[in-house]
Amino acid sequence: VPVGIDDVAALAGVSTATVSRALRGLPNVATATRARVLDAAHALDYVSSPSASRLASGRTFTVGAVTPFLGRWFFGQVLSGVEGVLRENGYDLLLYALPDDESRSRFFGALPLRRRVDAVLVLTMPLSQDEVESLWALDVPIVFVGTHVPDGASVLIDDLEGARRATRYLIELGHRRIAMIGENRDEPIHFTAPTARREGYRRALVEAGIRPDRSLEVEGYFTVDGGGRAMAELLQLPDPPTAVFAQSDEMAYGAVREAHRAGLHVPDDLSIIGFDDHELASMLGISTMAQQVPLQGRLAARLVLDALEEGVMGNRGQGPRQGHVVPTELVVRESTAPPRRS
Amino acid sequence: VPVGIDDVAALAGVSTATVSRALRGLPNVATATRARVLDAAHALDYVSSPSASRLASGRTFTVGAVTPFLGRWFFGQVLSGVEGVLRENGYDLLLYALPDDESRSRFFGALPLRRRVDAVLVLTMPLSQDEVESLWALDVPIVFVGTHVPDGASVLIDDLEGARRATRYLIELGHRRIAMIGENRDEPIHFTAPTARREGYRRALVEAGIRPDRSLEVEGYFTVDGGGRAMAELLQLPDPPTAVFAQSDEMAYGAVREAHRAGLHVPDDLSIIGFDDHELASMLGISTMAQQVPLQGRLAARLVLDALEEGVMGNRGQGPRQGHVVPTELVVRESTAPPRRS
DNA sequence: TTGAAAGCGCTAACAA
DNA sequence: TTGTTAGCGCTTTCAA
Repeated sequence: VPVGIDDVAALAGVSTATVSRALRGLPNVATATRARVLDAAHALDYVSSPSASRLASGRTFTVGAVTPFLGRWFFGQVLSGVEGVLRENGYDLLLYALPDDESRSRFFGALPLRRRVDAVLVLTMPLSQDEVESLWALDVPIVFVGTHVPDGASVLIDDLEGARRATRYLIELGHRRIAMIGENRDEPIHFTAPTARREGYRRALVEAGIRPDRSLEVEGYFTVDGGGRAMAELLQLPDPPTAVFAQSDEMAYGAVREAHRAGLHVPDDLSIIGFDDHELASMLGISTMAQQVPLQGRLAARLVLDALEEGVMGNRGQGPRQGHVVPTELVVRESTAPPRRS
Repeated sequence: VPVGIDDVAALAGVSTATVSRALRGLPNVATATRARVLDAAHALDYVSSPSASRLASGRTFTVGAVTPFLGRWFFGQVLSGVEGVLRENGYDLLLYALPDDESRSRFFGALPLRRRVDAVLVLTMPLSQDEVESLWALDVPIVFVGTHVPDGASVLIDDLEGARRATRYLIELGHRRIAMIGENRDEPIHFTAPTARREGYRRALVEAGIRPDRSLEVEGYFTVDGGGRAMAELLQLPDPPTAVFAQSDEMAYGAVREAHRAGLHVPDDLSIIGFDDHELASMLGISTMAQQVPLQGRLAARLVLDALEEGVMGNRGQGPRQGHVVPTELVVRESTAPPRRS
């Protein structure tokens, strides 16, 4: 027999409404009354029915998180940050993974989030203008992580600056012929990281008086294997690079492996720097631009909670007014060194 | 203005009850009526309120997943399998991460899952008897992944057999002095993998007429660094091993790194085999016993759905009757070879 | 096959 | 500060 709010009221000798108020910590309850109610609730081991209070109040105390993947390092890290903060604050996390076009179009077509969540977190997803519009239409606060959306609040790193510093570090080591492995296809709208990182790379070169060479910018698909293929491509060049900036650590791993296969020694023959500080970067000795991923999740969750609790409505009338830019840090390990004297 | 079930009823010219029946696909609705209702719902872009239907029906169409970590490879992989199957079947996934003792004792103390989920999935968590009991008390189907619980349904791999085959493979290569890196402390109750893997390792040795040597069984804490420290310990031995079975790939990574540091060549001086087929094992060339992780998540989700939909109640009156044993597979890469002639 | 109506267990006016 | 009461938007008897 499940115990309901009325049972608690009866035991505490007060009305249902008072129990409701006392349990939710509303201010207008006498201290003694509140204590009695809490005791009664505890004695009966009472848990309120979320469905009932959601229906009555219209609030779900649930935040939806939309993510392209669940099984990849970055997303798991962000989500663990998100989950911790939400849970501490009494919110549930409702996950929507959209790994393929089908689940994605179903999601944006039906918007199953409607009526289920008080706010939405969008994790590093390239979104079309229509998709963004349909999210706005939910009319709840939205925070974007790793994606810049016009009029939207987001938690980001400074990709351009990070790439620029990574590249500048290679230049300072003495390299002049520096390649980049990244994402070079035409970018999906609002997916800014690869573009920004490429721009940072180019800018660092230009600032050092080096003319960017398009044949040194190759596609790595943000995977280990893609990074390997990209490296192979670079090694075919008549005048191959002495250093490589990879837009992600996983591409850097692939590049290192490919360099070894080709009989090159890293870093003596070839320097490679990555981006992210992926969990195995330290064990593989990969130099990288580190970003704090769980922190980004925590900040995003906080942003959403602030919007919810303070009633702060901003952009498009429905989000927090501003976001965060999380700093990155250069981590030097064993994959980078001055070029060999030639 | 949110559109409700009554709006749909009015437009379709039927009663609320009929709309409810039609939309949920109940059998006792005339085909023509159902079509009209669906059209009306579509025209109005109607979405039913989950809180309302949960309150009225008592079913939440939500499955709770309890996991020690969100940010680690294994759990992300399992969860992505779980999420996909649940989503396809109209269920929500509610996540509870319990990374530390505090969140854990809060969770088992208050059992926030009560009244919020129709079933529970427990991912590879060592549980005390009390904890298991409090889960049973929820009185919903429960499926355990990677953990064997008496009277509980679970999705598992055959850890003993996997470890035995991995070890036997090393023996077949000609090794006789084979170490194990794993978990050797007194085991938390119900956390069977490390114990089973150790048993498999020992059994393979005994079957080959090799007497297990306790000094060759060292603690690796299931982390990269722990694996490295364990390897260092093994290399101190007066008569160090020529091969190592690591209970996880991550420990194998650390072991390989440590071997390199010590100037040893893998596999010529030392063979190392891991367990899991972690995402980077192939890039690092680590031989391993592969397990299919997302599959385990999918199977567990199916088990839960079957219990829910067919009303199958089994163990302790509340779970699916049986589970699955997912096969493992030996994957040979470059970290294993016959021992050097000495 | 359909409709009328009584809840599901809370919250939030409003009144006291 | 507390109590009374009318919903919240569905589902589910029960009757037609």
